[in-house]
Formats: sequence, structure tokens, C-alpha cells
Amino acid sequence: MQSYTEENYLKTIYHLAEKTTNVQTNAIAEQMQTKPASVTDMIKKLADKGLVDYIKYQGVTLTEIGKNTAIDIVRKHRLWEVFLVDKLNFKWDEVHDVAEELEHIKSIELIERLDEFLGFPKADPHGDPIPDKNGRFAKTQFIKLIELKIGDHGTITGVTQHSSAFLKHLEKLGLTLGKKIQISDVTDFDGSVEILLSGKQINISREVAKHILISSNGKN
Amino acid sequence: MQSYTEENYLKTIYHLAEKTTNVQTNAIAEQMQTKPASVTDMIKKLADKGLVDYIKYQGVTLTEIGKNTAIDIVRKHRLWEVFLVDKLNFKWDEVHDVAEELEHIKSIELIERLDEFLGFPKADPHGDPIPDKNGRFAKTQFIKLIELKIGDHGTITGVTQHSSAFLKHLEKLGLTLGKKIQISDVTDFDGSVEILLSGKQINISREVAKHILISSNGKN
DNA sequence: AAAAATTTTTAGATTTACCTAAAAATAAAA
DNA sequence: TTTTATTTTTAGGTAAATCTAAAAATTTTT
Ligand SMILES: [Mn+2]
Ligand SMILES: [Mn+2]
Ligand SMILES: [Mn+2]
Ligand SMILES: [Mn+2]
Repeated sequence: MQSYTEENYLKTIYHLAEKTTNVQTNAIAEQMQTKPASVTDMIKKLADKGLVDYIKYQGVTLTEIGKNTAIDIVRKHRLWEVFLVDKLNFKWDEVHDVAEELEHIKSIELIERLDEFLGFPKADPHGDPIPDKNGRFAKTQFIKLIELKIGDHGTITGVTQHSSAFLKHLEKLGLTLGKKIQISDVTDFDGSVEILLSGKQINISREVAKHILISSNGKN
Repeated sequence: MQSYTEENYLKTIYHLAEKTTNVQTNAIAEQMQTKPASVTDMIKKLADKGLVDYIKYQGVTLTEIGKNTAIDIVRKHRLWEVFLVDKLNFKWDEVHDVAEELEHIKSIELIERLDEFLGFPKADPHGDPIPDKNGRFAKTQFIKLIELKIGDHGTITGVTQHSSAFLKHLEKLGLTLGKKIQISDVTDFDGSVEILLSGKQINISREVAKHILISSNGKN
């Protein structure tokens, strides 16, 4: 059984490992809002418990058990987010902090029944995939909006930035999950993207376009 | 802001104060499954924070703030229990431990929306009253089944024992919340009670009868 | 009112999760 | 290949929540 803190470390290492192969002490410290020295302490403990492989100065990787544990926490986090949005009418920018606490409730029965109650959702309110109880993710094929060419179209299916500011901004623009869009133009000057959304033309900054995921239903 | 541990102490003191005016160190220790020395440490801390009044060797009482905090935790505990039973189909004997964890999730918004989602329930799955967001309890008038006389009738509206063994036993007997009963006979020999339940005669021990609460809709 | 039993508190440690400051290892630059 | 910069680890400490053992206060019994 892991502590609340250990679980958060495992989850952080898991997410960092999605981006970089070799997870560094400083990166963990930054993400966890703590000091590198504290991270070293915890890594040693996790290594003793067989949850991570660790070579001094060479960073960490999750063991099979560590990875499964991390995925289970991710599963809980995302299921709770669905609950908060679908059942309690929270907005997608309001759910993260509460889910951050709820993900640590220890009851297998609870999470399986919650999954069923929610209708076995495949994605959370931000489009992130929800692993099943065996830790398997449904395969997904996303493209970043920024990578689309003029004329390409598709459906908004996720975001890669979860800050409340960004999510509220998208909401205001009408860029929510499930919306269909088409690229009208890309501005040379600032890289901003002109898109067709529900019959209207809107312009979004390059920065925004970078963080929107599209399931492309066809080029041009 | 209180820690998980502080909250559990406050709740324990609150419940003990429902039975005895003067809450003793040893009683808290027993309830919290810890040692009296640890209780003394924590009581001092709670006193420093203004959550309890404390005189050495004279036991503790909750301050106004301490009491409100405790009631808020009780509210959360009971609302989560309703959620688990009504929405996730847990049995009434399975919810306590999970609610024990969920009660510590810190979000006022969450609990208010949960309350609404559940239809502002007035009682939890064990018949215990749920305080409103201002900490006020609906007035209830319960009598212990054991106190009823032959011919008296009423509706089962609560239990004063939450052990899984007891609750499962009641379930098997068909003695669940909302059921109407009438006292047919009381056995002199062992104090067991003969009751009429849904047209059938059943016999329950004195020990069981002591822990069932009845809202009496009339004598004889 | 003593003596005995019980309850409660203190004293001194332990464990977990942190921290700061300094040393050591590794990586990058000159 | 030194020097410099960055990253990581060690050393030593703190605070929260526990514990055991022993002392002190209170209550009960004789
Ligand atoms: Mn968390
Ligand atoms: Mn999410
Ligand atoms: Mn609790
Ligand atoms: Mn209950």
C-alpha cells in the first residue's frame, strides 16, 4: 500500500516518462513543487519498494508494478473528473484539484462501480483516455490542430494544456470537445489560425492551436 | 485548515460528546485505535488551535468552531454514504470505510453539488440525520424498538449499531429502513421480541431490538 | 483518610515527508 | 582538456503523528 505522497510521485514520474525516456530528479521536483533533495529521498524509498528502477545520477524509470500503480491512479483521476462534470455539473476547468484528492481514495470496488455508473467512459472531460481496469488504453489517433493544413477538417477531441485560464478561453471561443472545425487559413505573420466553427470564422493564436487535439476525419 | 487526523479526532470527540458530557482521553484513544499519550498530544494541539476547550485531567469539550467543523465532517460522511448506496448500489453494511476516507475531501463546492445531486437527503443509509450546510439537523423523534409495548407499531427509521455483522443480520431478517412493524409479544425468558413484519411473525433477540430505531406512528 | 486502582500526562524515541547548505558527479563550454 | 555550469546527492535538521515506559493526578475502594 502506498501513501498519498508516494502515489503522487508515481503519477508524476509516469507523466514525465510520456515525454522523456529518462526522468530526471529536477523535473520531478519542479512538477511536485518540492526540492530535488526531497525527490532523491523519495526515489530511494520507491526503489526499495520495487516501484522504480534507479541508478544514481541516471534518473528513474517505473517498474512494471510501479507503472501499473501509476496507471491505476490516472484511471481514478480521470473517472472522478468525468463524475464531476457529467453528474455534478462542474465545468471542465474546475475539476482538476478535486480529482487530485479523490484519486487517492483506496477502494477497488468503489472505482469499478463508479466506472459502471458513468457508463464506462473512454475519455475524461479534457479528452484524455481512461485506461480500463486492466490498465489498457483504447488506441487513439490525435493530431495537433497546429499541424493541420488549410482545408483540413476534424473534431476537437482533446487538449494538452489543463490550466483553468486556457480551458476558460477555449470555452469562450466555443472550442469544446466534440465540435467540428475546418482550417480556413494560416497567417504568415504570427502563425495564428483561421478556422471555421459552426458556420463562423474565428481566429486563434498559434499558442492556442498548439494545445488542441483533433481527430482528423480527412485531409482537405 | 485541519489535517485528516485532526478531523478524525474532532469527529470522534463530537460523537463521544453525544453520549457523555465529559469526553475522556481513554475513550478517545479507544475509538481512534491509538494510545492515550497520543490523544493527549493531539488534544493540546486542538486546544492551541481553538477547536477544543481542555483542562488537564478534566477531559475535553468542543468549542463552537470545533463543533461546527465536526458537524461538517459528519455531513460529508453521511452524504457520501447516501451516494454510495443510492447511486453506486453499495449495501448499507459496505459503505462505512469508504465514507471514512471520502469525508476528508476538501471542497465546499463538491459537497454542495453532491447534496443537490442526491436530492438533499435528510438521512443516511443507517437512518442517521444529515445536517444541512449550516450544520442544522432536522428534528427527529425515534424510539428504540426495545422500548415499545405489545401492540405498538411503527416504521424502522434507523439503527444505533453500524457493524457489518449487525447490518447483514437485519438485512437477512428483512428489517430494513422503511419497513413497518408491530410488536406481537415480548418473551419473559430472554427478553426477545416477537414482531409482525409484512404479514409474517419473526422473533428477534433483545440485543438486536436494542439497536433498532422506530418512528412510532401510534401506540397500541 | 489511607491504600489501591484507574486515568491521564510527561519524557524520550521513532517514522514520514519535508527542508537548507554543502559536496559530488555529470554535462557543457571554452 | 581544463574550466564552468548544471544536476544530483549527501549531511544534518525540522515538524507532525505516532509509540513505550514511567510519573503524576484523580477516583474508587477499603
Ligand atoms: Mn494527487
Ligand atoms: Mn483530465
Ligand atoms: Mn475519517
Ligand atoms: Mn452512516
